[in-house]
Amino acid sequence: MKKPPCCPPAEPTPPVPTDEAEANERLAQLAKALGHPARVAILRMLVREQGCIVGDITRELPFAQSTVSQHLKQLKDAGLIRGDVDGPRVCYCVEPGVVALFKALVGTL
Amino acid sequence: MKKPPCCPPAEPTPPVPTDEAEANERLAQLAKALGHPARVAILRMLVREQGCIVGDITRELPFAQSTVSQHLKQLKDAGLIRGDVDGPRVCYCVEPGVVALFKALVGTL
DNA sequence: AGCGTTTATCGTCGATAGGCGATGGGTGCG
DNA sequence: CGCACCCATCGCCTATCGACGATAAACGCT
Repeated sequence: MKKPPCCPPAEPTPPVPTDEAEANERLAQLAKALGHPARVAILRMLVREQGCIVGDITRELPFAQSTVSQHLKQLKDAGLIRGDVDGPRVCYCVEPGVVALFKALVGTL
Repeated sequence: MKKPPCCPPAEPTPPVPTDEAEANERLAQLAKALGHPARVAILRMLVREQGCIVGDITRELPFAQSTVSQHLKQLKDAGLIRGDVDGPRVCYCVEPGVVALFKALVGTL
């Protein structure tokens, strides 16, 4: 049985910045991270299943492994996902709080 | 009194695409358009006031007029805003339906 | 120790983004 | 008609993106 010990400790939702310029900055950063169809697809996949091995994601997408890895890096840099090492593999999963923050920021438009 | 005849004929909200790949594509396109703080600021400004002259926007932002014009073009290409000519000026305003579509798409994450 | 598997990183390449100043086309006014 | 104003576009430059193959690092297993 290969249940990766990945997602459990969910972080709390970060607060929406009070300063408008700061909010714009954060919103732009998150929006940019989702500014590519492959990254949207990856995020959706991580939400649907919870926690995915890179290999599984690569098999779902029409891109090379290295390309997928770079998209994952961008999502991780934006804080939208997290990657936990599970032996030789890495289990990626959504950071629900940050997704919620994104939705909240979009809601302020 | 300088009331530009800009925003009145609001377009209806486009439907959320049923095909997931198509939805991802559209969401990525809209997210990319908002993937820069200046563009977020512009959109917010157009929502706050309704309808803005390019000159006013340029005065608000720390960028050259040509740079602002390019950001406006990207927002327009994504469908988020519209630009109506008002004599020598151009009045930009929000396309509320598309903003609503964006919110709806983000809501599906 | 060595091997296969898995993933991240590197190097490269063309394309795109993002900034600016300068130019040019409309428009209204004198 | 000419002038001033407003804006879009062009050309240029640098930096980043997006894709790939190749390589390297970490791990489990035998």
